[in-house]
Formats: sequence, C-alpha cells, structure tokens
Amino acid sequence: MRNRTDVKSTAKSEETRQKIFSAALALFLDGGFETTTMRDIAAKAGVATGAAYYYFASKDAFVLAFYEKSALEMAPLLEEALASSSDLRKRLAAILDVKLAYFAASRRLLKALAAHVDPEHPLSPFSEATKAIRDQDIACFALAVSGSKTRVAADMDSALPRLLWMYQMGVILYWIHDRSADQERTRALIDKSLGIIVRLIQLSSLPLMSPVRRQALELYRLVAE
Amino acid sequence: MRNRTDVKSTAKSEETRQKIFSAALALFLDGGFETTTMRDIAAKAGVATGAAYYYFASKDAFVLAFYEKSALEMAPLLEEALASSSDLRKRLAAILDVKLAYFAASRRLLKALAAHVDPEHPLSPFSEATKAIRDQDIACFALAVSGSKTRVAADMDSALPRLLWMYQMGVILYWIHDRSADQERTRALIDKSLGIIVRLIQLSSLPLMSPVRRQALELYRLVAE
DNA sequence: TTCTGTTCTTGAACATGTTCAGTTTGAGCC
DNA sequence: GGCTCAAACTGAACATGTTCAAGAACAGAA
Repeated sequence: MRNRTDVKSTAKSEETRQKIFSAALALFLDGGFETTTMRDIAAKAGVATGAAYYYFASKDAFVLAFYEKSALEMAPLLEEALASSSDLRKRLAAILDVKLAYFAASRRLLKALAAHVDPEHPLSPFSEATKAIRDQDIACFALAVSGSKTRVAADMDSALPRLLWMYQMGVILYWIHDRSADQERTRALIDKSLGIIVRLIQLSSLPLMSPVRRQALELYRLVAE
Repeated sequence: MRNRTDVKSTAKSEETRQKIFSAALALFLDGGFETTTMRDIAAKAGVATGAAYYYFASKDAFVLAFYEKSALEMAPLLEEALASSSDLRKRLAAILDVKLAYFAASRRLLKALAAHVDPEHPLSPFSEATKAIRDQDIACFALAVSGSKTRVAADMDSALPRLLWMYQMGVILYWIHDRSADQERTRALIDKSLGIIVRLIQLSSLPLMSPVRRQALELYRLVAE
C-alpha cells in the first residue's frame, strides 16, 4: 500500500505526482489504457519506472484517481444542473447531460473502468474502492428525486436513488460502446428510457400499486443485500 | 490464430490436446484462473510451455473451450428439462436448475467468463467469440416460451427470448458472487423473480397493454441494435 | 556545518502471458 | 531402408506489470 494520495506531501513531491498523473492521462487518452505502458508513463514524466509506483499503487490506480478527480470536479456542475427545474424528467436528464459532457473527452479511458462487473475488482463500479464515489453519486439521485415535484411512495425512498444510479450506469455503459455518429443512439436511448422510467415511478406510487411495489422492493432488497 | 480446435487431427494429437486441457481445468478449478500459470499448465500436462499455445491460442482460450464444452454437454440436459412441464414458470426454473447444477463445480472458473461486459473482449458473454453459444442459448429460451401454455403477444416473439437470456445472465452473475451458505440467496432470488417475470409476461400480452408494450419494444430494439 | 532519519528516486530483477526460430517426430513415398 | 515434408513440440527470448534493495536529496537537530 504505497499509494501516497493520502499523504500531506511537500510542494515538490506533489508536483512530481502531478507530472506523472498528467503523463498517464495524456497517454491513456491518446493510445488507450491497455496499450500504454508504465514505462511509457514514467518516460513521459521524466522519472524512473519505480517512481510511478511510489505515487500510484498500480496501473489501475491511475484510473481510480481519474475517477475520483472526475467525481470531485463534477460535484458543482451537478449541483448547478439540479437547480434548473423541478421536473423529475428534466432533473434526471440534466444529471446525465453533465456526466456525458464531462466524460466525452475520455470515453476510451472510461472503458477500463466499466469493463468489470466483479465487485472484487478495484476498478469495478461496484467495488469497495469506488464505494465513496458511488454513495455520493447515489445521494445525487436522491436529491434529484426529493427536489422534484413528483411524489414518491415512502417505502421507495431508500431504493429509488440506487435504482436510478444503476440505470445511469447502464446508460453510460451503452454510451461507452455506442459507435453511432456523435453517439446519437445513446441520446435516443436516454430520451425513450427517461420517459418510461418517470412514468413507472409515478405509476408505482399510486395506492393501487402498493402490493406490486412491495414485491418489487422485496426483490430489490434481496439483490441489494 | 493457431487454435487447433477446428483441425481434424490424429489420435495422438487429440490426446495431447486433451491432456493440456484437463491440466488447465484442474488447475483453474483448484487455484483459480488468475493464479494459474501457463507454465503450470504445461508442466502439469508434461509438455513445454509452447505446446499449450500450439493447441490454445491464449490463456483465455481455455475458458472459451470450457464454455463451449459446457454448452455442448448441457444441450441434452436442457432438452430433457423442457420436456417436464408446460408451465412457463416451471420451464424457466428448470433451465436455471440445469445451468446452476452443471456449473456448481466450476463457479470460480465462471468468474473469469462473467467478469467482462465489454463486447470487444473475447471472454465477454456478449462477444463475437461467444455468439454461437449465446444464440443457441437464446433459442433454448424461445423453446421454453413456445412450448408453454402461456400465450405471448406476437410482437414480443423476437424480443422475449433474448430478454429472458439476459435475465438468466443476471441470475448467474448474482450466483457467482453469492456468498450465502449453499447459495440460498440465489435460490430466493430465482423464486421471487420468476414469479414477477411470468406475471409481467402474462400482463404484457393483454390487449390493454399494447401501447405500453410498443414503447418497451422500441426501447429494446434500440438497445439490441 | 555536520549528523541523522525520512522522503524520494533509481534501475535492475522478477513473474507471467506470449512469440518464434528452430528441432523432433512420424506418415507417406521411392 | 532412406527421403521429404508437414505436424507437433521445444525452450529461449520478449514485453510489461510489479517489487525492491540501494542510493540521492533533503529537512531538521545539534
């Protein structure tokens, strides 16, 4: 565990770390994650191979650091996006807009993150390592719901944000592999799916639907542990 | 492309191939995919490292071969399972039973297969390399539906089998990572989810539901390409 | 300034997937 | 038997993620 992310380091040290991180990102974005070598990164940063490992525990750690930086930088943008409307559909669309716009330049790198489903793998969106970001992200969806004028049944409160987060993951996954020009298919997917989802949420909150809802929630709880 | 799977080879050659394949499987099942070395495999099979590559294009190819063998061996079991009842729920449960029973001994190895979502990765269940198996598997679900007494709307015919296949993939993924004793949670998941799914299928075929169905199908077609 | 301990940095070494130029084997033919 | 050629096999070499023992740089104490 030699990752120095947590260490209060000198300005000089921080500078070196940045130099290595930037070199890594530049190479990843240019040539992809797989084809970029740790030796390449070190060379581009002007340090020895070992130096990269002094600051980043592994090659994967670069992607994790990128993910963390992204979450940090997107937080204010998301807050802003949620200020625009109280319509649930628009609020959800705004979140997705921010994410896709932010990641537009780094779709290739994101592939390295979204390639794993195994919760044991650090780079999985379901892993322990990404839990903090995930929780923060889920909180954002909770805000999207609670700040909207759409009323949601009380028993859905805890489940809905996580379900929406999973929906978002699906959209992003689709987007990453979307080969259509300008990712217009993803745009269409969002358009269609958001309508269905918002309608479902509204329907599910009718008193009439209470037994159905309970069943669905039981299933959800089983899966969500 | 040196994989010899397709070559009509001599008995001696086939024997060597088997020896290597068995060694690989034994080591994978015993120590896991990641920790097993190509050198280990070759050593256990009593050949040089290069020989393994003469018969299998890569380490991943072993898993692919295992997957193919599984599909082949399960085909008659699945056919048998589908002969037992005309109740859709029971038919689907029977398919899942066969799969989980068959894979019970090799859950660890299956992880290597189910770890990837990237359709570009050969080991992904969505890849080109696994297309044949996938199609065969989807056909099995088509049979499960068509041979049941449950009537399905005509416009769902092409989509439903693939949707059920995806459902199955979800169940298997859950099962692989299920840490509960004897995987009883997966059992509960199947129990609950099958009920919901069959009900959904029945509901969706009511004439009343036709507009909802059309919407859902539009979304499906967009995603399924 | 000199000493001391910590932080940084280096580059060689290691493990492992993969490649490949070569050697051995064996079947078919004379 | 001796020859030929393709199939089967070998093991050294390579690329790359990672480790680590050793040294350099530096901050603070004396």
